[in-house]
Amino acid sequence: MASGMDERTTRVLRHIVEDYIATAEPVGSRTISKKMGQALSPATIRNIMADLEEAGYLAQPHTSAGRVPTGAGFRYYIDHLLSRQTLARDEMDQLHRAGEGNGPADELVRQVSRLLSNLAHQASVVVVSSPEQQVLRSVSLMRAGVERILLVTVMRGGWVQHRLIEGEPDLTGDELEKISAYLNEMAEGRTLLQLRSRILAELGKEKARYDRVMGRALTMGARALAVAAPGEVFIEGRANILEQPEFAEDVHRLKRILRAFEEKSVIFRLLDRAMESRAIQVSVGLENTVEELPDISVVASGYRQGVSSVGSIGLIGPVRMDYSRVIPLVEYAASLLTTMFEDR
Amino acid sequence: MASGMDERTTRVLRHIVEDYIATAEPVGSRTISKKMGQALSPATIRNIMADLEEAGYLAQPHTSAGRVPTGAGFRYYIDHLLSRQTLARDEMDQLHRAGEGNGPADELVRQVSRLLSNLAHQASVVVVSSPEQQVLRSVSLMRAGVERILLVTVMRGGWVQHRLIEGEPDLTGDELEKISAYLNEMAEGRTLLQLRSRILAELGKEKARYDRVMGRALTMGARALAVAAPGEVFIEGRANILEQPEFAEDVHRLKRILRAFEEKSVIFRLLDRAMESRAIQVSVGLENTVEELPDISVVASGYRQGVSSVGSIGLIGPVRMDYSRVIPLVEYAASLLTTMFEDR
DNA sequence: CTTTAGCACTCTCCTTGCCGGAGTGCTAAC
DNA sequence: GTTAGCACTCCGGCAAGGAGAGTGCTAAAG
Repeated sequence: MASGMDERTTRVLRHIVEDYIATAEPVGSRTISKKMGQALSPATIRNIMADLEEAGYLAQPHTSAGRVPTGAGFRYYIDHLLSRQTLARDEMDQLHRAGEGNGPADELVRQVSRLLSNLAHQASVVVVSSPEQQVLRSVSLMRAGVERILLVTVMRGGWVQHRLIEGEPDLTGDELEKISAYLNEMAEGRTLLQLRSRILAELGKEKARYDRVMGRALTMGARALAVAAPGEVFIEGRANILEQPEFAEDVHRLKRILRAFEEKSVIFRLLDRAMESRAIQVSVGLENTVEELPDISVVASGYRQGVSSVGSIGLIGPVRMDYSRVIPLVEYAASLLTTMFEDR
Repeated sequence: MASGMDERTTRVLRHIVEDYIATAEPVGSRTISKKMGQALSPATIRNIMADLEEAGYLAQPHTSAGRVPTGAGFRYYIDHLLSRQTLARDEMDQLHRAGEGNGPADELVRQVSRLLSNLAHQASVVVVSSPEQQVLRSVSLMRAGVERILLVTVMRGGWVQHRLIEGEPDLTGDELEKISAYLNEMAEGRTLLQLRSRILAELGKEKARYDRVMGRALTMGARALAVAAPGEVFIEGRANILEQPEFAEDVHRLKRILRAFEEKSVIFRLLDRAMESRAIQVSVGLENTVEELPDISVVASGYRQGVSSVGSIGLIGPVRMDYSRVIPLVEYAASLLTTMFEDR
């Protein structure tokens, strides 16, 4: 299908998509003819447009309106016609500054996300996957209430997480410290998953039954790690989506998307494809598998901690997005997050 | 001024406010006459309405439209005419269940806030004030990277907080544990503020200079606590504000409020009055001091941990809010948070 | 002196009809 | 294959008109 189009046809498609991205209005043959230096007359363009419509790349809102790219049209544009803009020095600097400050990891990630959102005029989303696969740096048990113990885990990369262990009989401060130290020793350099299976293995051994401290450490560790912690989602720049006329004018769409933003699981489903893959992912309109949001576009890229991918960052907006600008932005932000977590 | 109105006049005002709350439309004399069982004719009502307008409680969008309550009208209604609805058993139960589950404090608070938002059809906000005044339960130092130490503090009430200490020369695991234990001992039962001054006092003493572990503990503690941590803000149910026609129809207002939601400091200013006071606070329209949001209403109440107030929970929405329902809801949610933090 | 019926008036909102503009598809000529 | 010309379609804006809701005022009734 892609090969069925000659260069002239794709050039027309490209101009239509780009004009539509810029104006959000259906684009007519006259406009395109002018844009191409009047090498072709409007009438010719119309013929080409009719072909493109037949091929499914364009649609007409109604007779005698201009053409609008379909999902397939955008897809083709993204895959074959897109020429990326290079980021402005200034934008790169801004992103850097946002990510290189001091502060806890989540705060920095939020700042990067927020800036990305403002630069792109879209809502920005960061997903931090469940850290089961990540390598631990240290763990600590802390008293957090009557019969409540808090297990704090710090990952390589600086991510911090809590798990509450409830209904745990009281321990003296000394005991708790010993248990904590013991667990910490066991944890360092392992992933959460490895730690869990290590604990379960140890629990089976004879010794655990006789050494009280060790026994307690193991059972508490096992309890805390029994259920995988869910990942986290940060959404920044919701207000920016109102910059896009397709949302500002349609309250229903707006409501749908704001509701979706309040459901972690929806956002997860939206971005998880990007997490696995190394390259940037663009899903246009119906391509994402989330039924609640049939008419939005997601541009996202995973970021890594060492070799394992630990999350993804992306933009959510209307299908009509300035991909040539937005794709480099997201890529840069993702690589920034990767480096941020590298040297921690 | 308030005393300048007889009972009949206030009854009319009350009906107008309530009808307007219900319908979001200007209300006419005929409607009110019917509502009052036709004891008074529309013409009489019109006279009363004219008086109320002169007194500043009502306004006309244009000649020959009905009347709309002004900010002052709402104020008077809230102060003198409001009859609270009692909460439905079911709603109370739902809130309880949201708050009584297991899980970390922030997660529970989020759930309560979210439910409150859905019940009230407004956006819900929880402010957790900077925990400087709160009593510590335990602290722990954890390795968080190269020359990075994380100070984790758990407050009575279950609130957890991190502070990153950067550029701290490496320590052995053993040293870190000792320092951590020492700080923990010093911290328990003190507020953050008290801990800080205690540390500073100790630092002055002779002994600190000779005991290496102790010295390190003190300097690290001092560094970590040098700057007060900012409070936190949780906003839930943004999508619910689209339920309100005043926002759904006016993109600019919507954008303003969504932008405000992204600025912690704005939300702080909006809710801090409620934090100090013990009773519920309602600020209508221009009464809040935040210039960015001149036409919204905030219904909020502080919640406490023991005797000290540690934050507030509230609703943000248009001035036209169903106060008789919303005020009891917020009060109940606030008292729920208070009890949630009590027995932790 | 308060209340009310009656009435003229005002303003909004909806419908209708009309026109101009933008854009198309088709046909015939280049 | 390309293009000029033309008839046609559809949208958007604007004006006119009428219905509806509501007011303020006046004068009569209680």
